[in-house]
Amino acid sequence: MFLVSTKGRYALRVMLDLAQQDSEKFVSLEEISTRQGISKKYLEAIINILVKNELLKGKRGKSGGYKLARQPSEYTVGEIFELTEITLEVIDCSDSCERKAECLTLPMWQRFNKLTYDFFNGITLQDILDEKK
Amino acid sequence: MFLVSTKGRYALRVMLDLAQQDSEKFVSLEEISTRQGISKKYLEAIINILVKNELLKGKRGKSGGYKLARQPSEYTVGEIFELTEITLEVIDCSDSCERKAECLTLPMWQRFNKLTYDFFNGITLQDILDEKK
DNA sequence: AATTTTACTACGGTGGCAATAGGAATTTGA
DNA sequence: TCAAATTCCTATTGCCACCGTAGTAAAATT
Repeated sequence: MFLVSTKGRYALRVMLDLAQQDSEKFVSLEEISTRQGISKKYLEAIINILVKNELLKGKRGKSGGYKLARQPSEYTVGEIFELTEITLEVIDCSDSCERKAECLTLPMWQRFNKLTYDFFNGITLQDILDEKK
Repeated sequence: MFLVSTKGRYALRVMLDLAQQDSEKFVSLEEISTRQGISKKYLEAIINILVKNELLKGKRGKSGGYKLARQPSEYTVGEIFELTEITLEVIDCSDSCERKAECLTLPMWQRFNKLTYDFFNGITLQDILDEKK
């Protein structure tokens, strides 16, 4: 199955969207939703996660909206996915697996988990913006 | 979410289990199920996939069972997962995505998909057996 | 011919994802 | 000051794949 769900991909797109706007202004859900072509209500739920975890700042009331809490170079993609996905581990072998000792595949999973972790945590929003330019 | 489901992991374990047995003899479902601690019926469904795709040979009747169709060095882990998972693509961007042209994240997904593909297709059953030894 | 064993079909529970709905709280700005 | 705009919060729904189970048919052995 997919390692990263729609939720995670939408979250990343929101972050990138805001990274491309005026970093001082609050941008409304309505505007992001329209620009990204994502349902308003679903997007709201996703953005709430980002606000609660202080990746975004939210402001209510007229001329309210959302904006980044930091600079684009200070967010990693991995950090965003960690919030929106149950886990980014390909497999979670760390817990109560009784076969851990004799497990032939554990080293492989560990190597791949590290590969994944390093990959996504090694990319910042700024990197993505620069890449396409 | 998990990239590789229980189904895929069980499939890999079955293949490794058989790779450690006498390569000439047919091993019964009962035996594999007991040794691996996996429910007989569920394992059966998984093994059927492997047989249909000719990774395993099945033989019915008394002293029947399953055995590998090739040498352990001739199977890649990726090949096994391809059968048991809907997809190993972290994200499937290739189809009808209308935003493909302006998608900022597409290059990242493509790079990661390749990383995943190369990783799992670069490991054979024999490699795993050798690793632990 | 009886027994063992795989092959096949069908069913049901569970859980997270994806999306929607409605209303409460807050802030602005006229 | 108050109406409009906007986020915040809580619930609910439909769906689908995963995970696992059950029963029967087919085949091979001894």
